[in-house]
Amino acid sequence: MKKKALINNTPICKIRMKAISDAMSILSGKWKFQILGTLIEGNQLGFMELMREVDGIGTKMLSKELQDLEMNHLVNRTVMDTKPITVIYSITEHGKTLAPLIDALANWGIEYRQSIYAK
Amino acid sequence: MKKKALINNTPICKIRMKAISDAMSILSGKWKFQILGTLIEGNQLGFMELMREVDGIGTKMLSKELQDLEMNHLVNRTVMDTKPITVIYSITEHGKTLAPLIDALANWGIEYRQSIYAK
DNA sequence: GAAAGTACTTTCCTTTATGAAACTAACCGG
DNA sequence: CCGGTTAGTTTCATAAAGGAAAGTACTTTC
Repeated sequence: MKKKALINNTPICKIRMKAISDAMSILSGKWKFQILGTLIEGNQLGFMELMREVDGIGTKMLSKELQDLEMNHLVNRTVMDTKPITVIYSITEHGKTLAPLIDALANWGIEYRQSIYAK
Repeated sequence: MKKKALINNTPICKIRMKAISDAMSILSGKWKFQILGTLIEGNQLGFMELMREVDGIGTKMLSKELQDLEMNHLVNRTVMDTKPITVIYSITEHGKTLAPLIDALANWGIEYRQSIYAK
């Protein structure tokens, strides 16, 4: 016996929630936004350059995160035929669609920090 | 003996990177954006209502995440003096500043999903 | 007085994430 | 041949995140 056909179980917007969780499954982790943000700013960066830009990351994490991002077509990996073999990482066109999001995140972070010191 | 005063160790924007990491330290985890997104849509929600809206979350996680968000002044917690004690959660004014960010994230997630099925 | 609802907390356990350090491998300069 | 550079991988270990289930506490309803 059902109590009510419709309870106040309003799915405010399941599609939206699902989209958020989809996005975060790709962008989660401690370093993804920082790596993407760096690649959006400096378009062509080598592995060691990224290491220097992304403060505190280790080789294992950087390598793994770049693989994840490449798999999701957010980052391009190009092996250059140079003397001491170099690899160039860059954002894809698709990755660039994250630019406004990352800007918003960075700006929010800056404002948040200021609001703490302002008190 | 220094090789060069300045190597091509360009700190593209350390402040920006730090801001991203600040923001993520508050917003990281599997559920924060979903909870905030839900509270932005449905302004006044009880604990059990949130449970129904945020698909898959358990009591422990919801409770813990709400505490975190409250601590960071993104969510208000109000105990109502009702018969079977109810608690109402809502976003703070400060939490509302995340609305554009969460919208951007949700939209990106929707477009990402579409781009996969479009192929 | 038993069942059900609200709102959690606590315990125990598993899975993921992250990290430090060492190691491979190829090449160049001296 | 030694040391330095690039670009990683592998191993070992720990820390953080997440989840299932049960317990607490109070109240209303049947």
